[in-house]
Amino acid sequence: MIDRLNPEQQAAVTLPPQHALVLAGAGSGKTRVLTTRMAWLIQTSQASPFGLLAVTFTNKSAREMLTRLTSLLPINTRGLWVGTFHGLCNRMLRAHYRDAGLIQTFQILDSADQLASIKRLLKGAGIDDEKYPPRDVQRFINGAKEQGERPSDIEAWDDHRRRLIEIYKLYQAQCERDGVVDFPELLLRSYELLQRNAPIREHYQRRFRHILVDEFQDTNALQYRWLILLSGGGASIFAVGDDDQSIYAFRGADVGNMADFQRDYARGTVIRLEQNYRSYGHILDSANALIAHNTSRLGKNLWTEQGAGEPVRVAEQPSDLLEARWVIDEIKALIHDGGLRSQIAVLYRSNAQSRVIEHALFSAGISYKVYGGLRFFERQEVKHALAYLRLMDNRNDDTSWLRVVNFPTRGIGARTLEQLADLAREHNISLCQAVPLMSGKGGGNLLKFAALIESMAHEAQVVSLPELIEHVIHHSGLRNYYQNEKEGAERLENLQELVNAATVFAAEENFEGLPAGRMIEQPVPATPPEVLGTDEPAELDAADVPIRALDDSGFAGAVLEQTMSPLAAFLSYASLEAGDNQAQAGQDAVQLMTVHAAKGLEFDAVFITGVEEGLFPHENSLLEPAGLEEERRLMYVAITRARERLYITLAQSRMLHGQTRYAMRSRFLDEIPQEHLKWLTPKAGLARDAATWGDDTGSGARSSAGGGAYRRGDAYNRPSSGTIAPRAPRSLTSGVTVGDQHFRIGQGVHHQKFGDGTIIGLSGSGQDAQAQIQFRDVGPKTLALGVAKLEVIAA
DNA sequence: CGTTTTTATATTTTT
DNA sequence: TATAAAAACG
Repeated sequence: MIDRLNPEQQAAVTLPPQHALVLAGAGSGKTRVLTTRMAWLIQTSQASPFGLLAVTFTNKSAREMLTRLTSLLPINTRGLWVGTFHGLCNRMLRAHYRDAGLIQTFQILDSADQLASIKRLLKGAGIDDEKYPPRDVQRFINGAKEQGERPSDIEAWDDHRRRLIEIYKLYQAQCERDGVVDFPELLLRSYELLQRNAPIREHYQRRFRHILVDEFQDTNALQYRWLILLSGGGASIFAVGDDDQSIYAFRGADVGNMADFQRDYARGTVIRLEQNYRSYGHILDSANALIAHNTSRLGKNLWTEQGAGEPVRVAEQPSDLLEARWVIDEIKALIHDGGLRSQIAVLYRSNAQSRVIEHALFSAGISYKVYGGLRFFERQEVKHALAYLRLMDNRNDDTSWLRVVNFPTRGIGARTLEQLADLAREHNISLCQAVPLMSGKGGGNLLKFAALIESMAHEAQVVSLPELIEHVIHHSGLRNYYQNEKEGAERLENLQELVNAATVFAAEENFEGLPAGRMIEQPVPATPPEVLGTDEPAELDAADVPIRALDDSGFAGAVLEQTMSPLAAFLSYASLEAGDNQAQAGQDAVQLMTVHAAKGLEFDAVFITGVEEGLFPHENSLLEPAGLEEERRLMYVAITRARERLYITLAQSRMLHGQTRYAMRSRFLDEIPQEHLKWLTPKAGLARDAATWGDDTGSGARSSAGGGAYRRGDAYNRPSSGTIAPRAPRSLTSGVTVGDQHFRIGQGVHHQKFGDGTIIGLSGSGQDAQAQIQFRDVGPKTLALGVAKLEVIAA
């Protein structure tokens, strides 16, 4: 099992039981190490499968972990504590719902539901949503929860903040009354449960001897504390991560957790996995050189045994349109040379960039798949159906109730609902409970709706889950509604798909592979039979609690699947796993996605597009120094996705928000040593006069291309693919003239208030012209040249 | 109540 | 530009 690993990987896998930090570089086999360690711990009898807890961020990586684990050891993964932070916390809260102060049928609000809930709250409390935009309130609440903070923990420096805290309090009360829990609440509740309830805490602390964490650099403050608390009984934490790939600070991830963990827990036990099995030398060295510009790294340098490979190909085009066409021409050539479409990825910093590329691909008739966008359980028709289902279990879920009370329309209007909301607030009850108190004209329809829900709930008691969904879709009127809609066909299909999903789900849930407590299907060779997870695992030490005891220990429902109704389980599943992003047809399609979405993936050929100042790094990130470093890590992630061939492209002008913007090439390109780059177009700004096409590095010879899909011939030494315009547009080289002043990129300027700065971008023309200016003291600003009084100075 | 018009807003995103 | 949400209208 471990003999195919390199020495560092082996060392990590076979580490004695103690806290350890594994710094795993891109493509260094991190998932492999993680899963092999789990298998090794089990096989060498150091742990029972029940003694392991493995946590990830996405369902996808949790699934992959299980898949790989079962390929190493033939065990039944059912009941294993391997999953996402949210999934595991949900499991824990379901098992101990009473101790956690929740109702048994509590439901999960996704981000959209949460926002709706906040909007409703603000409206009801008469809070000005101009001054307290729902989105900001949501960010505030989730930010606080991710820091582990309740309203009473937050300092109120000013009135605005005091008010936010007040809203947080009200929101929490509303959730409580509705019987719902939002995403960060799952974690915080679970944390507080463990913290406050000693028997439960000690139980889990005894149970989990080994805690394994994937993508550790993405953990937030609360997740970190949850892990530390859970390990308090002497368990060891095996944390795998890469600080250079930390790209989620904007949603609360704190890379600092890695350094803290190293200092406070892992001490000397830090293992670096630096051998990269993915990319050729030029690609890897480019990434290394780039990321070296970041300060405060834990330090790491990737290397490879594969050859240097080909240099990174760089192309600068006059416009985003031509950039897209150029990329498509290269893709055509790659495909012509035998490349697989699905092994080609086009990456971009922001989603808005995809349309031009999509258009070009479409025109060229190349099949492609765009990642990101609406997922199955987020579609409105599916959410409608789910809302009805949620009401079966919990009539007080106002968010769900409001979503469907008048959908399809049944004559319940805004003013009726307002009256009802007033009543509900007055008595501090849910909307559903307020219905009987309503008198007047709207009341009749409300009663009919209430009766409909009751009759569905009755049905829920006697039929299977798929049958219930079928029933709900029919009797709610959803089916009829979409049948009469002209664009409703696809939505009907999705509703049918929901029934199918439930059928599959119910089948999987009901598959009782083996009796609880007996997890291993076949004996594993060379392992004593008694550790194979028989009813009372023999290897558990006296302090541990055999899994069997769980059921008798007073903790309700230790085995989730057996205590949750199929409906509740399905609803949890729908909330926690929003499903795949729509899978466009075409088995072999070019992959389009943001750099963020590409993390963890790899491709033979990668195009990084829009590598321009202001876009990548994004201008919004330049406000703070930490922002630039995160952008650089993002670029690092992008580069290290490529196995054999990497392209970096940029456009001098780009349509953005309806107007053309001009930009310089990204600083990141200048941070990569030129020896790794091969400019396929002239490098504007340097070689403007002596523009040389193609190889100014004179390096056809360096393209050793030691094997792979693009061996045959080298179509790329052709200087152009036909669409390259040799001159930059006038406005770029000549700049913009406003009044008697002339501005160009790179020009130094002085502003009375902001001080000295340099123009880093220009857009528009004449009196509408705007300039992005990087000021020395106050950072970047966008100024209207017709308005701002700027002095032109030497740069 | 459902439709049309206006207006705001535009990194990155999983759970 | 283009999209979604809010406001105004019939």
